[in-house]
This record gives sequence, C-alpha cells and structure tokens, in this order.
Amino acid sequence: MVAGPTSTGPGKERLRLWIRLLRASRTIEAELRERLKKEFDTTLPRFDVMAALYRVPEGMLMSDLSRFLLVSNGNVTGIVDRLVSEGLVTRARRNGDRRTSMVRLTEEGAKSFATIAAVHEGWVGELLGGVSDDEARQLAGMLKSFRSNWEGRE
Amino acid sequence: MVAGPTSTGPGKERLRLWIRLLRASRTIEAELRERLKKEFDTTLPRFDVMAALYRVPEGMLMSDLSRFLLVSNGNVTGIVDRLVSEGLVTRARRNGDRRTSMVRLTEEGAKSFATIAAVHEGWVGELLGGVSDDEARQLAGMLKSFRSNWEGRE
DNA sequence: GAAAATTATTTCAAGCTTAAAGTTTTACAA
DNA sequence: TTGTAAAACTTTAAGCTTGAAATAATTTTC
Repeated sequence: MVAGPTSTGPGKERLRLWIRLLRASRTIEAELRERLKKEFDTTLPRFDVMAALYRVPEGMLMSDLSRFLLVSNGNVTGIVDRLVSEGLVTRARRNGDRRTSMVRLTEEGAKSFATIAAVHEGWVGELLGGVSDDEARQLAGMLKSFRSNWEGRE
Repeated sequence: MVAGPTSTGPGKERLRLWIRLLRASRTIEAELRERLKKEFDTTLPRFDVMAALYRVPEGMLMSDLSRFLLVSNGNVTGIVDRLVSEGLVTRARRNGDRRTSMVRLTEEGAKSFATIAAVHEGWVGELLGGVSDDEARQLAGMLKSFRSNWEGRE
C-alpha cells in the first residue's frame, strides 16, 4: 500500500492519492505511537479506547466501541482486558441484558487520559504544522465528504 | 486516534483534520485488506512488499524495504520469510557484503503481483470514487507538500 | 593488524489485529 | 412453551508490528 502506481491510465491519479494518504497517516501514526510509548508508556489502541470512553461518562458497550473505533470485536476485548487490569477502565454488568457490560473509564483512567490528551493535541498540531490553516480546513472538508459518501455505500 | 477532539482551542482544527485523515485511511485500508484476503488469499503487508519489489527487478536489501515501507526491520523479516516459503520471493546472498541479501520477486511472484495490482488499482478507483478529479489532484498536492515538509524534520 | 564502532539482519517478547468458531443470553415464533 | 434464530461477547489461531537484544560481518581507528 505504500508503493507507487504500477501503470499509467485512468485509475492512476486516485491510486497516487491513496498512496500519499496512506503514507501521510502512517508517518504521523508512527510518530504518535512512539511518543505515547516514550512519554506515557502507553499505546495508540489504548489511547483510542480511552478517548472514545472519555466522551461518554455513562460508558459504552463493547460493540459500540468496536463500531466506533473501526476494529473487530475480539480486538476490543483484549485492549479493554488490559486497561481493566491496569485499573483505568471498568466493565459493569447490566441488569437488563446480561450479555452486555458497560465499559467506563475509572476516575484514574479519566485523569490519566486528560493529561495525555492535552499533550497529544499539541503533538498533532506540531506534526501537522506544515499544513496551513486554510489547507487544513479544506482537507478536512474533503475527507468528511469522502467519508459520508463512503458510509452510504455499505 | 479515532475519537473526537476533547477540547476547543487553537489545536482543535488540526486535531480534527488528523482524526478524519486517520478514519479515511483506516476505512479504505480495511476494505482493501478484506478484498485481498477474499479474492486472492493474501494480505496487505505481503502486497506492500511485493509492490515495492516489483518496481526494482534487481531487488532490494531488507533495510531498503523497511525504510521504504515505513516499518521496522524485524517486521520485514517475517513477511519476507513467508513470501519466500510460498515461492514468491527469493533472498540472494551477495558476494560483496555477506551481511546483506538481495530480495527479489520470483517469476511467479511478479506474475502474481501484476494480476493482483491491476485489480487493486480498480478497487482504489472505486473506493475513492466519491472524490472528484479536481479534489483528488488538490488533496494529493497537499499531502505531498506535507510529506516533503515532514521529511526535512528528522 | 587488533580493538572498537558501525551496519545489516534476525530473534524475541509483548501486544495488536482479524476472521472464524464458540458461549451465553435474549427475542421471537409456531 | 419450546425450539430456533439473533445478539453480545470471548476465545482461538495465524499473522502483523514494534523496540530491544543478539549475531555476524564490515569498517574505522589507533
């Protein structure tokens, strides 16, 4: 996914766009992952789960998390397991439906996330510093329209 | 990395851009991965390695591959191991420097890649179909400038 | 030319990821 | 009811991923 187009023709331009999109996000992702590890001894997937939960004090179901984060169910299970064992997150049995459990940040988890998120936002600002405000808005708009277009598809 | 901004303020816009960028690439990546699996019983990392090698008939060193693909050395070792065991790639010992080996596509590997790449290009065209030609060019340009800006950084 | 540093690669442990199969619980329908 | 399907999760096997440690070969330095 990171190599160049192998031919010329009609699909070439979009392929080029895709490759650049992927390289850009991989570059930024790798840098953020490394900094999360070095500065806070945590990982991107843990951060993602905590970010999702932080927005919703009442908690989320496992399936909500997996849908929201665009990853598989089994994946979320493992990450939440680890967060629980570190005391950052809890699984609360529900009265209504015993298949499900509400996943919530603990107080410690919320505090920890808030600290990391503030620094993280600064990193993103730094790493995307080369993009002007105008470009940022424009890019974000295009990506949004791409996304809504896509979502209607499946 | 997929959740929304947790605050308002100066860094907010770039954070939003980053989240959209990441969601877009993850969505496309997931779809391509699934199709590669279903249609060709292969994976994205294998495809990436083969794409890199396809451009360079004389082959690449392991370290070239890892640099080019933006992944770690140990990672490439495992993927190439599997490709070798499937007969799609060879490791050739070099006379000059016995630490290194040239990794090349086999004839079968090149043939296999060419088939997959053609279909893959079509998929990307389809998945990015919601982006107009104009937008595609513009986006690609911005991402390119981001990338060169970034590369001067480290 | 021997010791030290560097380079290229592999190995390892831990964690992430998916798809598929399995478990438990709930909902529904005859 | 009571069985059948559906839903929410977890488990499993295989593979991907990283950073760090280990190997081996080359280059540099004295």
